[in-house]
Amino acid sequence: MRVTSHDVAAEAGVSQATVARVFSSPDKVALATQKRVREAAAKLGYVPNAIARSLKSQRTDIVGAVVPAKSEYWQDVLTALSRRLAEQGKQLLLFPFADADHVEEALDSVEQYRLDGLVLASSTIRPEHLVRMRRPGLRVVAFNQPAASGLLPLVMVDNDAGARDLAEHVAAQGIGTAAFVGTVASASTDQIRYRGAASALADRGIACPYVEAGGFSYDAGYKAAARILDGADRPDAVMGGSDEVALGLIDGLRTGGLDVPGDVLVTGFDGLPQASWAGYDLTTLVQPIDVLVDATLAIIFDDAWDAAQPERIVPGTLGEGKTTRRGNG
Amino acid sequence: MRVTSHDVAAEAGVSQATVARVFSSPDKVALATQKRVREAAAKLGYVPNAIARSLKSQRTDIVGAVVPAKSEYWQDVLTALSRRLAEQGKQLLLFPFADADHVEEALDSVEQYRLDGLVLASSTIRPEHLVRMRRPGLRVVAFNQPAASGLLPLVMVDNDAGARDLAEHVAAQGIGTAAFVGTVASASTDQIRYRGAASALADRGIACPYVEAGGFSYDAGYKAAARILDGADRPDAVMGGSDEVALGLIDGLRTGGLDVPGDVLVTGFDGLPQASWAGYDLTTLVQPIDVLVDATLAIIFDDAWDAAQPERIVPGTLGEGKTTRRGNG
DNA sequence: TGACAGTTTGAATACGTAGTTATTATGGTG
DNA sequence: CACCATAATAACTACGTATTCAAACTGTCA
Repeated sequence: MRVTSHDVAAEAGVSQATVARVFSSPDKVALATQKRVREAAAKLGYVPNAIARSLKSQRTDIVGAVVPAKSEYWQDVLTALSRRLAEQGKQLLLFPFADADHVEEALDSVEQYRLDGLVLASSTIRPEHLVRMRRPGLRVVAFNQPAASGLLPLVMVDNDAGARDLAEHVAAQGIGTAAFVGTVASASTDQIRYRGAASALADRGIACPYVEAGGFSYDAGYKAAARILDGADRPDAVMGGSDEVALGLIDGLRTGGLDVPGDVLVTGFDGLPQASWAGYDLTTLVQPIDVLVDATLAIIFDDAWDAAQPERIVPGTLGEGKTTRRGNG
Repeated sequence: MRVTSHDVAAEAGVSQATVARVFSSPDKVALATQKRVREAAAKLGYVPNAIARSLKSQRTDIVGAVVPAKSEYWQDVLTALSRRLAEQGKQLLLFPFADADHVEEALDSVEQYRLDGLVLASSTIRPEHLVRMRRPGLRVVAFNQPAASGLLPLVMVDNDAGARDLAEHVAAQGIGTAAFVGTVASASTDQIRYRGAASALADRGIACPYVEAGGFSYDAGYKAAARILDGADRPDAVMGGSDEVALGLIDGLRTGGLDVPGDVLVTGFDGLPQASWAGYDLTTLVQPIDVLVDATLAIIFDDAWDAAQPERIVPGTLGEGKTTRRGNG
């Protein structure tokens, strides 16, 4: 019982082609005809069929995103992405995956839809999967995924510089020892962030062992705090591999009887909304998500796509909260 | 340069129809033929075109969701929804809207795509917009949106019972006065939750004025806390209209020098992950999101859809945290 | 061998739109 | 009034698939 352009054409006494033109290139239709067609369309409740249009035009106006199902950070990114797409009359199709082992399934369904573009997120997607997505006709961009460098067009925050900034800021507070609590050691972002932080601290003679939280979540951070507390020599500062982990760390350390920042300084990475909640006010590296998203879409919708593999590395900003403010507890 | 079923057919020396059958109803193709076709497909890198399939089959395998762009609660719902859909080989298409005024735009684009189903979220969508979505061929379900009752199939948590449970729990701690800090007064969930809470408290002789936070966010709650602090008589308990608002309230009250729960008890509503973070450990009504999502999809994919307008009201669970535990501050 | 049921395959078509080409209407000019 | 340029519309086709219908092939049994 669907209404098609043919029905509207019959109702308005014109051809189907004219109806199509009214909705796609109205400037080519006489004003009087246009009015008649629009009235007929309104009367019948006609709405153009995007599926059919896509088949004909070879454009879906849909961008896909392959992202981890559970992650505060990625939800923020998706929000920004979908909003920006909506402004351009495009939509976002989600391909969430539960864990790294299920990425392949997500990618399988991606190929079926003829997307205008695809945003590949998560640092846990393996290189062989990345390469597989290099298919003619599909515009893929890796988002915040250092491992994709050289394999795919890439947009990411400057993880190395950000980690160094944080480390230097912490060092400037006058600490003697530090620790870096990463998310998952195999994640490429994790490695870069740790190396950046450790190297900057080493320059100042501060050792910074690596501790793996084993996940990207608050819980992982919370549990990692216990290990820090149990350790022989408690660090003066703990750098979290992500905000979510850092927030868990803070609560874990506080539960263990420590004062943050009185006893231990804590930093995060990402700039989540929750990080600036008054209960935490976490010092973190704020990612300019809107800038990253814009850069991503700019690459996808660039007329001169081709084999070029641009890499856009965007600087983050140090967001100084009270978790690194010594003294005023 | 796309590979079609015709190309595969030529390569394998069969007809296009046979190729199509191999990928949609393999049991109707001889095993030997199937093998030949699959090898040809693999060689050419053929992937069926979902757009063309949709046009023919009148099914997109895509479910849409119209949701507010910024909201912790809805992000949780979307996560659950997309995960469940993915399990069924279906996808989620996002139609986020920035604020209530932009709902109409989102709905416009919804109609273009011939979705298998549509989840209408947010209690701020106005009735006239809801009714507009009742179109033949589109299966719409309102999610946690009391105002849709009688207009659309509806799935929601039992807001009234939940609010009463929370109120009774708080009253049982022995309070003299209370206040309800709602999100946006015009939101239908807000109204029901307030009435439920106020009525349960009234039964015990406890007055409960309504305070509007003016938003659904942490910030709105944080700012509302200031108004509570400025008020003449400070309530013994504050009930937040949502977890996000409640978390803001807690931090706002604490910033104002009060102890939660020592001086003021606080409750939320929703059961966000953040609510159980150790830093807050908020007493709240936990919505069984998986149950709600399952119920929603069950309605959408029910073979006997039709004019029936089922309403599924699912009970929530009282999640008792330390924000209502007096004494052990 | 020939008829028959069952299985497997191919040709043709429809899904709803957009663009291409052909045709008709319009308007201005000599 | 004939003529041409231009605007407006119509007829037709392609996009890539799934399905219907008919044809061809298989093996069985009288």
